[in-house]
Amino acid sequence: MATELKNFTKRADNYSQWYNELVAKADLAEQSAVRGCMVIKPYGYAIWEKMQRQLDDMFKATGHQNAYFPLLIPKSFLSREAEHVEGFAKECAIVTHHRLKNDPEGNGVIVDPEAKLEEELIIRPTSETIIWSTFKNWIHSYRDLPLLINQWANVMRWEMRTRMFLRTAEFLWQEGHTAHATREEAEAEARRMLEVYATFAQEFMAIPVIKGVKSATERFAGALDTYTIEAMMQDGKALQSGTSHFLGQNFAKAFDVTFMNKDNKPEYVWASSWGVSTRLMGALIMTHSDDNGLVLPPKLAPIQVVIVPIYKNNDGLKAISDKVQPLIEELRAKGISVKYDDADNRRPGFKFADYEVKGVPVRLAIGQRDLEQGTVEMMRRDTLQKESVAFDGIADHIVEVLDDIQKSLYQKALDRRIQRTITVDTYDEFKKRIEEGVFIMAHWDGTPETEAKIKEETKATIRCIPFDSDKTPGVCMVTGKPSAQRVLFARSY
RNA sequence: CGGGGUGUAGCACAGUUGGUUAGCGCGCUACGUUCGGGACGUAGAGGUCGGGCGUUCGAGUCGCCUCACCCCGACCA
Repeated sequence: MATELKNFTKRADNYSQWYNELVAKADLAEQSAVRGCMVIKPYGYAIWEKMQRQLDDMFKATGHQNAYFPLLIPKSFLSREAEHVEGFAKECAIVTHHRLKNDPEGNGVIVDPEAKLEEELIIRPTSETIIWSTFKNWIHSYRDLPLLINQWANVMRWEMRTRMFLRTAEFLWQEGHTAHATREEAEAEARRMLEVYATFAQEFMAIPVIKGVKSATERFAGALDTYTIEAMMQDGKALQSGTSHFLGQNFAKAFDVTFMNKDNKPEYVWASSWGVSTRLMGALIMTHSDDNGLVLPPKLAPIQVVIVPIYKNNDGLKAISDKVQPLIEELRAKGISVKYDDADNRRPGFKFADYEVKGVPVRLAIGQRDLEQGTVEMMRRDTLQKESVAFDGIADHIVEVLDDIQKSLYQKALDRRIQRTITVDTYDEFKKRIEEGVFIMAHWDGTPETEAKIKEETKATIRCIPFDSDKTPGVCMVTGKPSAQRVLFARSY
């Protein structure tokens, strides 16, 4: 197993093979019997749960509340907002009937034609419409605003081509939907939540991201502005890792959601929505993993420290267990999740390799030799470096090492991105360099036509117009027309 | 929907110009020896060769049809 995995190198041409192999070996997920859908296995789900919990805390800290809305959306709701339906119509699963019956010809069951729904129901591809039809009932006065709601849910988009975590037909996510009295407040909300996502990505996932605004063509269907965080994967492709949208009054108008302002005049409310999904799991895998398997940032690792005893018989095991028990308690008291793997049915070498594939940040191995010398062998997953350290006082050392792994994973990813982000001034050079798997900062005239031409000819798209970057004006590399600032181009997932 | 590829045990595969009872490795089960980097020995279980039709004395192998999956495109907040 180890050798099979080690044979994969992350060259761009077999990157997806490497990725699929890793998802399987690390026991994260597998393909389900249902087209384009994925089974998230317990270990993969444990990581998602940690992400969920952290994000949820951050949403609560910014004043949001959780709620839940229906899975099924009446077809008429979706058609209320013209651009929105346009954007999602091509990838919807539709419920048309409500009953099955025995096949008169004996082939199991068939759809009962008598049970056709008067109005078809759409399995939600996103919940703006069902939520805004509800917000109409919840919002009457400026005193009801702002309304800050989040939902943890599954959604379904009938994608033509799927990839584990990155694009599956059904996926888990959270979607925030907010209503505000003013345009400024709604825009600020969208920006604020983008900051929350960026903080989460950088501090917890150890993934550096570029914050910015999408070009008109890449905008969410029905939004006035879409903000994004873009991350670079190890093959140099970009992954859109979270988005927030300023929706203006589009949905308020479509669903007739108004409030009485302080002057007793009705006004349409202003909206934002924002979401991150299990796609973040894909980002996590593709950012840090190496040829030995997954590498998890300590803050999201379900198991942060694994202790593997090395022994010959029951007495030997007992001596080790007695020795490490206080350490386990001490670490747990510090809030560190520890697994003591004394399972008798796997040998130490197997366990070492297995926890490596699963990305456990720190491994301790302790055997007879260590008991005699008062030491323990410690290995950190990110560098694979082993050291023999004194057993006494090791808990504090572990805390430091976990912290150091968290930081250095981020630094490594950041260094890679900086090193592979280039500035280009001519279209010829752009075409050449984009093949290397890089982020390119270049001038663009701001038109969808030029953007489309570049996409057509190079497969690169504008990932975003970054907030925090050089704002020096220039001329478009394709047309020579004026450009306000450089924008970020890359090929993407 | 186009272009390419693959379907043989849980997984990954071999199977010669068609030939008898379909094989290897990993995994699995039992017992024993082991245990500081994915242990070893012995014994064992596990197959309508994706499905259908055809050619033939005889089909995993040849032909036609069909289904499923993978990769590359088209598509994708």
